[in-house]
Amino acid sequence: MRIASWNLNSAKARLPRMVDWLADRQPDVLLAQETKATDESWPADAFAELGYESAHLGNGRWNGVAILSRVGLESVTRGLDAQPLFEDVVEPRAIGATCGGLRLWSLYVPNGREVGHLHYRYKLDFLAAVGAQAATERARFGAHTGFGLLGDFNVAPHDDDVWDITAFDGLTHVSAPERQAVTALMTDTGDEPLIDLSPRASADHDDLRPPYTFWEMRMLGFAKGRGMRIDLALVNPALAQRVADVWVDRDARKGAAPKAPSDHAPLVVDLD
DNA sequence: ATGGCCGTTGGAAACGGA
Repeated sequence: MRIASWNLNSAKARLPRMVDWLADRQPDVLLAQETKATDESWPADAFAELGYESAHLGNGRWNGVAILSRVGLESVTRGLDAQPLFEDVVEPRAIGATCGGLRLWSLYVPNGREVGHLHYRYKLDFLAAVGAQAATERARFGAHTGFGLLGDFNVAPHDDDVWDITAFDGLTHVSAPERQAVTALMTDTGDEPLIDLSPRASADHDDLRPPYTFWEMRMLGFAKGRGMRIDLALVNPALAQRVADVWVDRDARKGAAPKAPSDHAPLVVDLD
């Protein structure tokens, strides 16, 4: 069984590449973020032709999350129980479902913009709400059910998860409160901590650090290797013990129009 | 050596992204 998480940076713009990618890589479940689609414009028919059911939560211009599955799509949950508002709106940043016996979430954690910004507070509150949801669901589904929080967390858990930690001094994504919020939702939501499935090194990745999942569009970030590991798969032991491989599909970050890449590459988790 | 982006809305230019 193959599960993947991919920040699409627009389902509409990415559709040609997505169709190719689904056919090539054959994931059983795809957790998608930043669809920038409405539920009406979400191209469910194109995915159905490829054998995928899908559930989408979005309202257009920004955000938007979805789950595609060809191993069942049940008990779809749209939004977190205690999701914080931003500017009086519950943004479409979280969708959960049960697929192939696994309880999975597709999450698009707020960016935070700047340390101390209102959006930064919102980011920390959102991560706390993810933790509350995880605690509830881990208790509900039990330790024997595979459980995973996947998506664009907009947090690099360790210094080695960014291309140069000195370039991030004082910036979001690496600050202690953000990292602590991620640690908390891993350790405080069940009897055993969730496990961060760090991807293995890949052949065309030129150092020993974990591969990145995001590279800036600006400044030729991908070509210069200026990336960050901010797309995460945090899973319970029941799911972790089934993991055969975890890798980043860097090929999906390459290329140009008319099948232009997202600024994120898919994080792929293969299970026995 | 330096600077170099993209998608969306709306129909120009501003915003968000990280």
